[in-house]
Amino acid sequence: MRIRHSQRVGAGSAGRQVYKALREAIIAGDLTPGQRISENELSVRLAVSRTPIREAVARLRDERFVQVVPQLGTFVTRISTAAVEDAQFVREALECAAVRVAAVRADAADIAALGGLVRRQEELVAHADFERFAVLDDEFHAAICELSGHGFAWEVAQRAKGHLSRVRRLSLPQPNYLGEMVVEHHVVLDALRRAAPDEAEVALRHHLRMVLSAVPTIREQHPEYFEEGEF
Amino acid sequence: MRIRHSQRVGAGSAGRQVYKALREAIIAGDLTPGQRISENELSVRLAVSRTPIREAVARLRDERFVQVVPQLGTFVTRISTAAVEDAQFVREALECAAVRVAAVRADAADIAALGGLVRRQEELVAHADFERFAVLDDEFHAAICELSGHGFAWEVAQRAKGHLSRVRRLSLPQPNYLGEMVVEHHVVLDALRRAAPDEAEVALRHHLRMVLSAVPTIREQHPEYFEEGEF
DNA sequence: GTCTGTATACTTACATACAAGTAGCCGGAA
DNA sequence: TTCCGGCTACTTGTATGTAAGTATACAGAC
Repeated sequence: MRIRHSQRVGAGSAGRQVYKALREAIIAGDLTPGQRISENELSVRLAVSRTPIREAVARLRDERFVQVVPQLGTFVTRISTAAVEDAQFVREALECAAVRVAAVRADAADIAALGGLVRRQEELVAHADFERFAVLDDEFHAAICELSGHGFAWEVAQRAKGHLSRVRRLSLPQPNYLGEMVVEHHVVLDALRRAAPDEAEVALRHHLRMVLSAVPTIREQHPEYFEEGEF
Repeated sequence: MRIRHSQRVGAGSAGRQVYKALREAIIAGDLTPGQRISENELSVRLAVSRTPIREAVARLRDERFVQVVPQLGTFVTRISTAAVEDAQFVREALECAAVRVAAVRADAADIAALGGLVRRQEELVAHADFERFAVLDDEFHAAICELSGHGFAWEVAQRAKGHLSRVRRLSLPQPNYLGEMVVEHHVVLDALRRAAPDEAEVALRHHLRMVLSAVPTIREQHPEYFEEGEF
Protein backbone atom coordinates (compact mmCIF):
# COMPACT_ATOMS: atom_id res chain seq x y z
CA MET A 1 0.00 0.00 0.00
CA ARG A 2 1.08 3.55 -0.61
CA ILE A 3 0.32 5.40 2.58
CA ARG A 4 1.64 3.95 5.79
CA HIS A 5 0.69 4.74 9.33
CA SER A 6 2.84 7.85 9.14
CA GLN A 7 -0.40 9.47 8.03
CA ARG A 8 -1.59 9.00 11.58
CA VAL A 9 0.05 12.18 12.83
CA GLY A 10 -2.54 12.96 15.47
CA ALA A 11 -5.50 13.53 13.21
CA GLY A 12 -7.14 10.38 14.45
CA SER A 13 -7.52 7.03 12.80
CA ALA A 14 -8.17 6.75 9.11
CA GLY A 15 -11.76 5.75 9.72
CA ARG A 16 -12.32 8.82 11.85
CA GLN A 17 -10.82 11.04 9.18
CA VAL A 18 -12.96 9.50 6.49
CA TYR A 19 -16.01 10.01 8.67
CA LYS A 20 -15.25 13.68 9.16
CA ALA A 21 -14.54 14.18 5.49
CA LEU A 22 -17.74 12.52 4.38
CA ARG A 23 -19.85 14.27 6.98
CA GLU A 24 -18.48 17.62 5.94
CA ALA A 25 -18.96 16.77 2.28
CA ILE A 26 -22.59 15.86 2.83
CA ILE A 27 -23.38 18.94 4.91
CA ALA A 28 -21.59 21.15 2.40
CA GLY A 29 -23.55 19.57 -0.40
CA ASP A 30 -20.53 18.24 -2.25
CA LEU A 31 -22.25 14.91 -1.96
CA THR A 32 -25.75 15.70 -3.11
CA PRO A 33 -28.88 14.11 -1.63
CA GLY A 34 -29.90 10.99 -3.49
CA GLN A 35 -26.41 10.46 -4.84
CA ARG A 36 -25.04 6.97 -4.64
CA ILE A 37 -21.65 6.65 -2.98
CA SER A 38 -19.51 3.63 -3.72
CA GLU A 39 -17.22 2.21 -1.08
CA ASN A 40 -14.83 1.10 -3.77
CA GLU A 41 -14.71 4.49 -5.42
CA LEU A 42 -14.22 6.22 -2.08
CA SER A 43 -11.44 3.83 -1.15
CA VAL A 44 -9.44 4.80 -4.22
CA ARG A 45 -10.27 8.51 -4.01
CA LEU A 46 -9.29 8.75 -0.36
CA ALA A 47 -6.41 6.29 -0.70
CA VAL A 48 -7.54 3.99 2.07
CA SER A 49 -9.02 0.53 2.05
CA ARG A 50 -12.69 -0.26 2.27
CA THR A 51 -12.50 -1.09 5.98
CA PRO A 52 -12.23 2.47 7.32
CA ILE A 53 -14.72 3.54 4.66
CA ARG A 54 -17.22 1.05 6.01
CA GLU A 55 -16.61 2.21 9.55
CA ALA A 56 -17.31 5.80 8.55
CA VAL A 57 -20.39 4.85 6.57
CA ALA A 58 -21.77 2.94 9.54
CA ARG A 59 -21.56 6.07 11.70
CA LEU A 60 -23.11 8.19 9.00
CA ARG A 61 -25.92 5.68 8.79
CA ASP A 62 -26.58 6.02 12.52
CA GLU A 63 -26.79 9.78 12.02
CA ARG A 64 -29.11 9.33 9.05
CA PHE A 65 -26.77 11.02 6.64
CA VAL A 66 -26.80 7.99 4.39
CA GLN A 67 -29.08 5.05 3.78
CA VAL A 68 -27.40 1.78 3.07
CA VAL A 69 -29.33 -0.91 1.25
CA PRO A 70 -27.59 -4.29 1.40
CA GLN A 71 -26.34 -5.61 -1.89
CA LEU A 72 -27.61 -2.52 -3.64
CA GLY A 73 -25.79 0.59 -2.63
CA THR A 74 -25.30 3.44 -0.19
CA PHE A 75 -27.14 6.66 -0.86
CA VAL A 76 -26.95 10.14 0.58
CA THR A 77 -30.30 10.71 2.23
CA ARG A 78 -32.56 13.45 1.05
CA ILE A 79 -33.59 15.97 3.65
CA SER A 80 -36.99 15.09 4.97
CA THR A 81 -39.13 17.63 6.73
CA ALA A 82 -39.90 15.09 9.41
CA ALA A 83 -36.22 14.41 10.04
CA VAL A 84 -35.49 18.12 10.28
CA GLU A 85 -38.29 18.57 12.78
CA ASP A 86 -37.04 15.61 14.77
CA ALA A 87 -33.56 17.07 14.88
CA GLN A 88 -34.98 20.45 15.86
CA PHE A 89 -37.00 18.90 18.65
CA VAL A 90 -33.98 17.12 20.08
CA ARG A 91 -31.71 20.10 19.81
CA GLU A 92 -34.26 22.44 21.31
CA ALA A 93 -34.97 20.14 24.23
CA LEU A 94 -31.30 19.64 25.04
CA GLU A 95 -30.07 23.17 24.59
CA CYS A 96 -33.02 24.78 26.35
CA ALA A 97 -32.51 22.50 29.30
CA ALA A 98 -28.83 23.34 29.26
CA VAL A 99 -29.29 27.09 29.08
CA ARG A 100 -31.53 27.02 32.14
CA VAL A 101 -28.81 25.39 34.15
CA ALA A 102 -26.18 27.62 32.61
CA ALA A 103 -28.12 30.71 33.66
CA VAL A 104 -27.76 29.84 37.32
CA ARG A 105 -24.25 28.43 37.10
CA ALA A 106 -22.39 30.88 34.91
CA ASP A 107 -20.09 33.35 36.63
CA ALA A 108 -18.73 36.63 35.35
CA ALA A 109 -15.78 35.00 33.64
CA ASP A 110 -18.05 32.59 31.78
CA ILE A 111 -20.26 35.45 30.60
CA ALA A 112 -17.22 37.38 29.50
CA ALA A 113 -15.97 34.45 27.46
CA LEU A 114 -19.34 34.07 25.79
CA GLY A 115 -19.40 37.77 25.12
CA GLY A 116 -16.04 37.49 23.43
CA LEU A 117 -17.43 34.80 21.18
CA VAL A 118 -20.36 36.97 20.16
CA ARG A 119 -18.07 39.90 19.49
CA ARG A 120 -15.99 37.77 17.14
CA GLN A 121 -19.21 36.81 15.42
CA GLU A 122 -20.05 40.48 14.91
CA GLU A 123 -16.83 41.01 13.02
CA LEU A 124 -17.70 38.21 10.63
CA VAL A 125 -21.11 39.71 9.93
CA ALA A 126 -19.41 42.68 8.28
CA HIS A 127 -17.32 40.38 6.10
CA ALA A 128 -20.25 38.03 5.41
CA ASP A 129 -17.98 35.14 6.26
CA PHE A 130 -20.55 32.36 6.45
CA GLU A 131 -18.02 29.59 6.84
CA ARG A 132 -16.31 30.87 9.93
CA PHE A 133 -19.55 32.18 11.35
CA ALA A 134 -21.01 28.69 11.34
CA VAL A 135 -18.01 27.52 13.34
CA LEU A 136 -18.35 30.31 15.88
CA ASP A 137 -22.06 29.69 16.09
CA ASP A 138 -21.47 26.07 16.99
CA GLU A 139 -18.90 27.19 19.53
CA PHE A 140 -21.45 29.50 21.12
CA HIS A 141 -24.03 26.77 21.52
CA ALA A 142 -21.43 24.26 22.63
CA ALA A 143 -20.23 26.73 25.25
CA ILE A 144 -23.75 27.05 26.66
CA CYS A 145 -23.97 23.29 27.06
CA GLU A 146 -20.52 23.28 28.59
CA LEU A 147 -21.57 25.93 31.08
CA SER A 148 -24.44 23.73 32.17
CA GLY A 149 -21.93 21.12 33.19
CA HIS A 150 -23.18 18.74 30.56
CA GLY A 151 -21.03 19.13 27.49
CA PHE A 152 -22.20 15.63 26.70
CA ALA A 153 -25.56 17.14 25.79
CA TRP A 154 -23.89 19.06 22.99
CA GLU A 155 -22.28 15.89 21.68
CA VAL A 156 -25.64 14.17 21.60
CA ALA A 157 -27.30 17.12 19.93
CA GLN A 158 -24.46 17.33 17.43
CA ARG A 159 -24.94 13.70 16.45
CA ALA A 160 -28.70 14.06 16.25
CA LYS A 161 -28.97 17.30 14.33
CA GLY A 162 -27.41 16.15 11.10
CA HIS A 163 -30.29 17.14 8.84
CA LEU A 164 -30.52 20.46 10.63
CA SER A 165 -26.91 21.23 9.84
CA ARG A 166 -27.54 20.63 6.17
CA VAL A 167 -30.48 23.01 6.23
CA ARG A 168 -28.45 25.64 8.02
CA ARG A 169 -25.77 25.44 5.40
CA LEU A 170 -28.36 26.22 2.78
CA SER A 171 -29.96 29.01 4.78
CA LEU A 172 -26.83 30.97 5.65
CA PRO A 173 -26.59 32.86 2.36
CA GLN A 174 -29.94 34.53 3.00
CA PRO A 175 -29.83 38.29 3.45
CA ASN A 176 -29.29 39.70 6.94
CA TYR A 177 -29.28 36.20 8.38
CA LEU A 178 -26.01 36.61 10.23
CA GLY A 179 -27.03 39.94 11.67
CA GLU A 180 -30.19 38.53 13.18
CA MET A 181 -28.29 35.60 14.60
CA VAL A 182 -25.90 37.87 16.44
CA VAL A 183 -28.74 39.97 17.80
CA GLU A 184 -30.41 36.88 19.17
CA HIS A 185 -27.16 35.66 20.66
CA HIS A 186 -26.99 38.95 22.49
CA VAL A 187 -30.48 38.45 23.87
CA VAL A 188 -29.55 35.03 25.18
CA LEU A 189 -26.32 36.39 26.58
CA ASP A 190 -28.15 39.17 28.41
CA ALA A 191 -30.51 36.71 30.00
CA LEU A 192 -27.56 34.64 31.13
CA ARG A 193 -25.90 37.72 32.54
CA ARG A 194 -29.02 38.46 34.58
CA ALA A 195 -29.13 34.81 35.68
CA ALA A 196 -32.68 34.55 34.37
CA PRO A 197 -33.33 30.95 33.33
CA ASP A 198 -36.85 31.48 32.03
CA GLU A 199 -35.88 34.38 29.81
CA ALA A 200 -32.76 32.58 28.63
CA GLU A 201 -34.82 29.58 27.65
CA VAL A 202 -37.40 31.63 25.80
CA ALA A 203 -34.72 33.56 23.96
CA LEU A 204 -32.78 30.47 22.99
CA ARG A 205 -35.90 28.62 21.89
CA HIS A 206 -36.88 31.50 19.67
CA HIS A 207 -33.37 31.65 18.30
CA LEU A 208 -33.23 27.96 17.55
CA ARG A 209 -36.50 28.10 15.67
CA MET A 210 -35.09 30.64 13.25
CA VAL A 211 -33.53 27.91 11.16
CA LEU A 212 -36.70 25.86 11.20
CA SER A 213 -38.81 28.76 10.02
CA ALA A 214 -36.55 29.12 7.02
CA VAL A 215 -37.12 25.54 5.89
CA PRO A 216 -40.06 26.19 3.54
CA THR A 217 -38.11 28.88 1.74
CA ILE A 218 -35.05 26.68 1.49
CA ARG A 219 -37.18 23.89 0.22
CA GLU A 220 -38.46 26.03 -2.61
CA GLN A 221 -34.95 27.14 -3.46
CA HIS A 222 -33.52 23.62 -3.37
CA PRO A 223 -36.34 21.17 -3.99
CA GLU A 224 -33.92 18.52 -5.20
CA TYR A 225 -32.39 18.37 -1.72
CA PHE A 226 -35.67 17.32 -0.12
CA GLU A 227 -37.77 14.23 -0.14
CA GLU A 228 -40.93 14.44 -2.12
CA GLY A 229 -44.29 14.13 -0.40
CA GLU A 230 -46.06 15.86 2.42
CA PHE A 231 -45.69 19.57 3.02
CA MET B 1 -34.50 5.85 -8.62
CA ARG B 2 -36.26 5.94 -5.29
CA ILE B 3 -36.99 2.36 -4.40
CA ARG B 4 -37.43 1.56 -0.78
CA HIS B 5 -36.05 -1.83 -0.25
CA SER B 6 -37.19 -4.31 2.32
CA GLN B 7 -34.68 -4.69 5.09
CA ARG B 8 -33.59 -8.10 6.11
CA VAL B 9 -36.41 -8.53 8.58
CA GLY B 10 -35.48 -11.61 10.56
CA ALA B 11 -32.51 -11.30 12.86
CA GLY B 12 -30.73 -8.39 11.28
CA SER B 13 -27.15 -8.36 10.12
CA ALA B 14 -24.49 -10.17 12.07
CA GLY B 15 -22.96 -6.94 13.25
CA ARG B 16 -26.30 -5.77 14.56
CA GLN B 17 -26.83 -9.03 16.41
CA VAL B 18 -23.41 -8.86 18.00
CA TYR B 19 -24.09 -5.27 19.03
CA LYS B 20 -27.33 -6.20 20.73
CA ALA B 21 -25.78 -9.17 22.45
CA LEU B 22 -22.84 -7.19 23.79
CA ARG B 23 -25.00 -4.27 24.86
CA GLU B 24 -27.31 -6.57 26.75
CA ALA B 25 -24.37 -8.40 28.30
CA ILE B 26 -22.86 -5.16 29.54
CA ILE B 27 -26.12 -3.82 30.97
CA ALA B 28 -26.85 -7.16 32.60
CA GLY B 29 -23.40 -7.19 34.12
CA ASP B 30 -22.28 -10.38 32.41
CA LEU B 31 -19.44 -8.28 31.11
CA THR B 32 -18.22 -6.54 34.22
CA PRO B 33 -16.90 -2.96 34.29
CA GLY B 34 -13.18 -2.80 33.76
CA GLN B 35 -13.10 -6.18 32.07
CA ARG B 36 -11.08 -6.43 28.90
CA ILE B 37 -12.89 -7.84 25.91
CA SER B 38 -10.92 -9.34 23.07
CA GLU B 39 -12.18 -9.06 19.53
CA ASN B 40 -10.52 -12.35 18.71
CA GLU B 41 -12.07 -14.15 21.64
CA LEU B 42 -15.50 -12.73 20.82
CA SER B 43 -15.16 -13.78 17.20
CA VAL B 44 -14.67 -17.41 18.17
CA ARG B 45 -17.29 -17.37 20.93
CA LEU B 46 -19.94 -15.80 18.73
CA ALA B 47 -18.80 -17.71 15.65
CA VAL B 48 -18.42 -14.69 13.42
CA SER B 49 -15.37 -12.94 12.08
CA ARG B 50 -13.80 -9.85 13.53
CA THR B 51 -15.48 -7.55 11.03
CA PRO B 52 -18.98 -7.57 12.55
CA ILE B 53 -17.41 -7.59 16.00
CA ARG B 54 -15.58 -4.40 15.19
CA GLU B 55 -18.74 -2.82 13.85
CA ALA B 56 -20.53 -3.60 17.10
CA VAL B 57 -17.65 -2.39 19.24
CA ALA B 58 -17.56 0.89 17.33
CA ARG B 59 -21.19 1.54 18.17
CA LEU B 60 -20.67 0.59 21.79
CA ARG B 61 -17.76 2.99 21.90
CA ASP B 62 -20.01 5.82 20.68
CA GLU B 63 -22.41 4.96 23.48
CA ARG B 64 -19.59 4.88 26.02
CA PHE B 65 -20.16 1.27 26.93
CA VAL B 66 -16.59 0.42 26.08
CA GLN B 67 -13.33 2.28 25.79
CA VAL B 68 -11.04 1.32 22.94
CA VAL B 69 -7.33 1.92 23.34
CA PRO B 70 -5.49 1.34 20.08
CA GLN B 71 -2.96 -1.46 20.12
CA LEU B 72 -3.79 -2.17 23.73
CA GLY B 73 -7.31 -3.42 24.21
CA THR B 74 -11.00 -2.77 24.55
CA PHE B 75 -12.41 -2.41 28.04
CA VAL B 76 -15.89 -2.28 29.48
CA THR B 77 -16.21 1.18 30.98
CA ARG B 78 -16.83 1.62 34.64
CA ILE B 79 -19.90 3.59 35.58
CA SER B 80 -18.92 7.13 36.35
CA THR B 81 -21.16 9.40 38.34
CA ALA B 82 -20.57 12.15 35.80
CA ALA B 83 -21.61 9.90 32.91
CA VAL B 84 -24.76 8.84 34.74
CA GLU B 85 -25.67 12.46 35.40
CA ASP B 86 -25.01 13.31 31.78
CA ALA B 87 -27.29 10.52 30.64
CA GLN B 88 -29.92 11.60 33.14
CA PHE B 89 -29.73 15.18 31.92
CA VAL B 90 -30.21 14.15 28.31
CA ARG B 91 -33.02 11.75 29.03
CA GLU B 92 -34.82 14.20 31.27
CA ALA B 93 -34.56 17.01 28.73
CA LEU B 94 -35.83 14.87 25.88
CA GLU B 95 -38.62 13.04 27.66
CA CYS B 96 -39.90 16.09 29.51
CA ALA B 97 -40.06 18.01 26.27
CA ALA B 98 -41.84 15.05 24.69
CA VAL B 99 -44.39 14.64 27.45
CA ARG B 100 -45.41 18.29 27.17
CA VAL B 101 -46.24 17.83 23.52
CA ALA B 102 -47.85 14.47 24.21
CA ALA B 103 -50.15 16.04 26.80
CA VAL B 104 -51.75 18.28 24.20
CA ARG B 105 -51.69 15.78 21.35
CA ALA B 106 -52.83 12.54 22.95
CA ASP B 107 -56.42 11.50 22.31
CA ALA B 108 -58.58 9.08 24.27
CA ALA B 109 -57.30 6.06 22.37
CA ASP B 110 -53.69 6.99 23.09
CA ILE B 111 -54.44 7.38 26.79
CA ALA B 112 -56.22 4.05 26.82
CA ALA B 113 -53.24 2.34 25.22
CA LEU B 114 -50.89 3.85 27.78
CA GLY B 115 -53.26 2.80 30.53
CA GLY B 116 -53.13 -0.74 29.23
CA LEU B 117 -49.37 -0.65 29.48
CA VAL B 118 -49.47 0.51 33.07
CA ARG B 119 -52.01 -2.16 33.94
CA ARG B 120 -49.70 -4.82 32.55
CA GLN B 121 -46.96 -3.36 34.68
CA GLU B 122 -49.13 -3.71 37.77
CA GLU B 123 -49.45 -7.41 37.18
CA LEU B 124 -45.67 -7.79 37.10
CA VAL B 125 -45.30 -5.97 40.40
CA ALA B 126 -47.10 -8.80 42.14
CA HIS B 127 -44.80 -11.36 40.54
CA ALA B 128 -41.71 -9.18 41.10
CA ASP B 129 -40.76 -9.85 37.50
CA PHE B 130 -37.98 -7.31 37.13
CA GLU B 131 -36.95 -8.47 33.68
CA ARG B 132 -40.23 -7.97 31.94
CA PHE B 133 -40.99 -4.88 33.97
CA ALA B 134 -37.92 -3.18 32.56
CA VAL B 135 -39.18 -3.94 29.08
CA LEU B 136 -42.64 -2.55 29.77
CA ASP B 137 -41.11 0.47 31.45
CA ASP B 138 -39.12 1.25 28.32
CA GLU B 139 -42.25 0.75 26.28
CA PHE B 140 -44.07 3.26 28.45
CA HIS B 141 -41.46 5.92 27.98
CA ALA B 142 -41.06 5.14 24.30
CA ALA B 143 -44.82 5.48 23.87
CA ILE B 144 -44.75 8.95 25.40
CA CYS B 145 -42.10 10.04 22.93
CA GLU B 146 -44.09 8.44 20.15
CA LEU B 147 -47.18 10.35 21.21
CA SER B 148 -45.25 13.58 20.92
CA GLY B 149 -44.72 12.82 17.27
CA HIS B 150 -40.98 12.51 17.80
CA GLY B 151 -40.20 8.86 18.33
CA PHE B 152 -36.75 9.85 17.17
CA ALA B 153 -36.25 11.52 20.55
CA TRP B 154 -36.58 8.13 22.23
CA GLU B 155 -33.99 6.65 19.91
CA VAL B 156 -31.58 9.42 20.80
CA ALA B 157 -32.28 9.06 24.49
CA GLN B 158 -31.90 5.31 24.24
CA ARG B 159 -28.47 5.70 22.67
CA ALA B 160 -27.40 8.32 25.20
CA LYS B 161 -28.60 6.69 28.40
CA GLY B 162 -26.35 3.68 28.39
CA HIS B 163 -24.87 4.20 31.83
CA LEU B 164 -28.30 4.94 33.20
CA SER B 165 -29.58 1.59 32.01
CA ARG B 166 -26.79 -0.18 33.80
CA VAL B 167 -27.65 1.62 37.01
CA ARG B 168 -31.31 0.78 36.63
CA ARG B 169 -30.47 -2.85 36.28
CA LEU B 170 -28.71 -2.72 39.60
CA SER B 171 -31.43 -0.76 41.34
CA LEU B 172 -34.41 -2.87 40.34
CA PRO B 173 -34.04 -5.47 43.10
CA GLN B 174 -34.57 -2.83 45.78
CA PRO B 175 -37.72 -3.31 47.87
CA ASN B 176 -40.96 -1.73 46.69
CA TYR B 177 -39.18 -0.21 43.71
CA LEU B 178 -41.61 -1.56 41.13
CA GLY B 179 -44.61 -0.46 43.12
CA GLU B 180 -43.44 3.12 43.30
CA MET B 181 -42.66 3.12 39.61
CA VAL B 182 -46.19 2.11 38.74
CA VAL B 183 -47.67 4.73 41.05
CA GLU B 184 -45.60 7.41 39.34
CA HIS B 185 -46.58 6.13 35.94
CA HIS B 186 -50.17 6.61 37.02
CA VAL B 187 -49.49 10.19 38.03
CA VAL B 188 -47.99 10.93 34.64
CA LEU B 189 -50.86 9.18 32.95
CA ASP B 190 -53.42 11.22 34.88
CA ALA B 191 -51.73 14.43 33.86
CA LEU B 192 -51.79 13.31 30.25
CA ARG B 193 -55.44 12.43 30.55
CA ARG B 194 -56.20 15.94 31.82
CA ALA B 195 -54.07 17.37 28.99
CA ALA B 196 -51.97 19.23 31.56
CA PRO B 197 -48.47 19.70 30.15
CA ASP B 198 -46.99 21.40 33.18
CA GLU B 199 -48.17 18.74 35.59
CA ALA B 200 -47.13 15.98 33.23
CA GLU B 201 -43.65 17.42 32.99
CA VAL B 202 -43.30 17.80 36.74
CA ALA B 203 -44.53 14.27 37.33
CA LEU B 204 -42.26 12.76 34.71
CA ARG B 205 -39.25 14.71 35.89
CA HIS B 206 -39.79 13.50 39.44
CA HIS B 207 -40.24 9.99 38.16
CA LEU B 208 -37.07 10.06 36.09
CA ARG B 209 -35.05 11.26 39.05
CA MET B 210 -35.99 8.21 41.07
CA VAL B 211 -33.23 6.20 39.47
CA LEU B 212 -30.70 8.95 39.97
CA SER B 213 -31.49 9.28 43.65
CA ALA B 214 -30.70 5.60 44.09
CA VAL B 215 -27.19 5.96 42.67
CA PRO B 216 -25.34 6.54 45.97
CA THR B 217 -26.91 3.45 47.48
CA ILE B 218 -26.11 1.39 44.42
CA ARG B 219 -22.59 2.68 44.49
CA GLU B 220 -22.11 1.45 48.01
CA GLN B 221 -23.55 -1.93 47.12
CA HIS B 222 -21.45 -2.32 43.98
CA PRO B 223 -18.36 -0.15 44.34
CA GLU B 224 -16.46 -2.26 41.83
CA TYR B 225 -18.89 -1.17 39.11
CA PHE B 226 -18.01 2.48 39.54
CA GLU B 227 -15.03 4.60 38.76
CA GLU B 228 -13.04 5.66 41.72
CA GLY B 229 -12.70 9.30 42.59
CA GLU B 230 -15.05 12.13 43.22
CA PHE B 231 -18.27 11.62 45.11
C1' DG C 1 -42.85 -3.70 -31.54
C1' DT C 2 -43.23 -5.86 -26.95
C1' DC C 3 -42.20 -8.89 -23.54
C1' DT C 4 -39.24 -12.20 -21.06
C1' DG C 5 -35.30 -14.82 -19.46
C1' DT C 6 -30.46 -14.71 -18.74
C1' DA C 7 -25.74 -13.11 -18.31
C1' DT C 8 -23.15 -9.61 -16.34
C1' DA C 9 -21.39 -6.03 -13.72
C1' DC C 10 -22.00 -3.87 -10.02
C1' DT C 11 -23.11 -3.53 -4.75
C1' DT C 12 -22.70 -4.53 0.40
C1' DA C 13 -21.69 -8.14 4.17
C1' DC C 14 -18.48 -11.05 5.89
C1' DA C 15 -13.93 -13.61 6.43
C1' DT C 16 -9.13 -13.52 6.65
C1' DA C 17 -4.31 -11.91 6.31
C1' DC C 18 -1.01 -8.41 7.50
C1' DA C 19 1.00 -4.27 9.86
C1' DA C 20 2.20 -1.77 13.86
C1' DG C 21 2.29 -0.92 18.70
C1' DT C 22 2.11 -2.13 23.84
C1' DA C 23 2.53 -4.90 28.21
C1' DG C 24 4.86 -8.22 30.49
C1' DC C 25 7.98 -12.01 31.10
C1' DC C 26 12.70 -13.26 31.60
C1' DG C 27 17.49 -13.49 31.44
C1' DG C 28 21.60 -11.05 32.34
C1' DA C 29 24.45 -7.34 34.20
C1' DA C 30 25.68 -4.16 37.95
C1' DT D 1 18.68 -7.72 45.08
C1' DT D 2 17.67 -4.43 41.61
C1' DC D 3 17.54 -2.60 37.25
C1' DC D 4 17.64 -2.81 32.33
C1' DG D 5 17.04 -4.58 27.54
C1' DG D 6 15.15 -7.52 24.39
C1' DC D 7 11.76 -11.08 23.12
C1' DT D 8 7.21 -12.83 22.96
C1' DA D 9 2.46 -12.83 22.88
C1' DC D 10 -0.98 -10.37 22.69
C1' DT D 11 -3.89 -6.06 21.06
C1' DT D 12 -6.37 -2.95 17.56
C1' DG D 13 -6.13 -0.79 12.78
C1' DT D 14 -5.93 -1.68 8.06
C1' DA D 15 -5.89 -4.21 3.62
C1' DT D 16 -7.72 -7.61 0.74
C1' DG D 17 -10.23 -11.71 -0.71
C1' DT D 18 -14.76 -14.26 -0.89
C1' DA D 19 -19.79 -14.82 -0.91
C1' DA D 20 -24.37 -13.53 -1.97
C1' DG D 21 -27.79 -10.49 -3.82
C1' DT D 22 -29.79 -6.80 -7.12
C1' DA D 23 -30.44 -3.82 -11.17
C1' DT D 24 -29.66 -3.65 -15.93
C1' DA D 25 -28.47 -4.49 -20.61
C1' DC D 26 -29.43 -7.50 -24.20
C1' DA D 27 -30.62 -11.39 -26.99
C1' DG D 28 -34.41 -14.09 -28.35
C1' DA D 29 -39.38 -15.52 -28.52
C1' DC D 30 -44.00 -14.07 -29.69
